[in-house]
Amino acid sequence: MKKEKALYREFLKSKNLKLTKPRLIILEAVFKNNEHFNVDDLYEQIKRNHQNVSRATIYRTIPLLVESGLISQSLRCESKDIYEHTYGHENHLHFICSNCGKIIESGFNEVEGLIEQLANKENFKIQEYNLGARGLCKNCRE
Amino acid sequence: MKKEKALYREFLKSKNLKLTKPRLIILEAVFKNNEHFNVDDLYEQIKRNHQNVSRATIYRTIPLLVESGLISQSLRCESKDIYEHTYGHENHLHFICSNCGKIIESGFNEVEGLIEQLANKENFKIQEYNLGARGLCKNCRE
DNA sequence: TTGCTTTTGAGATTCATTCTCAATAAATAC
DNA sequence: GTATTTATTGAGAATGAATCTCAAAAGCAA
Repeated sequence: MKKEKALYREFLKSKNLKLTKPRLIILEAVFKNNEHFNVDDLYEQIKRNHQNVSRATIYRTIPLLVESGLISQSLRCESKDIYEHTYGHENHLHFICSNCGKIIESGFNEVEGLIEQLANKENFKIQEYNLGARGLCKNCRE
Repeated sequence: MKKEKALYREFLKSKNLKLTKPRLIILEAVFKNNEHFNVDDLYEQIKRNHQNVSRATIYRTIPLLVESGLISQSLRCESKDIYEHTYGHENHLHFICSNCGKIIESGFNEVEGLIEQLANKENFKIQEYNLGARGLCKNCRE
């Protein structure tokens, strides 16, 4: 959380943006959450903590967090955008259970190299991976 | 297009649904389109062809096409759901240019095996892949 | 045909996200 | 410190894709 904050501050400064109180509250909520969250999760968490930030500000702040590399958009669930921590987390792929909605994370290393090769073939510079598959999890297979 | 239609008819019958005129018009529009399309694309294409189907019906029909395996949801672009042909198309992964929106398709075979292994490790049964990466295409790299 | 079920079109509704704009806060100049 | 300028915020309005409603139309069986 220390490093995240430093990085954020750095990023904002480089963009001539200010590390205001709402932006700080949002940062803290993001990293107090477990890895996957959506805007409502943040909003509720902040309220639960007796703080207050408007939804508008959350919506405005998320792109900053994404651009700074701290989080990234990962999936959609129930027609809401879902984000996840990026900083300090290995890339990974998602297996999403189409029955119960469970998200399973799985390794990535081996896959990454391959995909990079494919990208190179197309002269494409990857900024952000988006790898997953839908299907049935262990429990729902029966 | 022959096979697609047969498959569709088959599927509808198995669900006790009827192959009505609007449903047929939509099927034709879907497969006259090139691979990626959204609801508006279909709607416009149908109108251009001097036919008429309401947006509501398109929205209602797409899930049927997905369930039948003829198409699948692939990406979102400009906050619209995008679909793609599945039937008769190899699985592939998408490189999406975050600058110009271009979609590049790339091979898959080698990746598929790896990912399947990872899924097996989790006892997860894959139904549908969703593999891609955002970044900059050849033209936008400069 | 008649009666019954499914499907459709049109418009209303929902709901996540974005936008607007007046009020506030931060930063800088004086 | 105060005044001035600029960036940011909150509240609610607006947007727009997707879904829902319901009366009318189409399909189907007998």
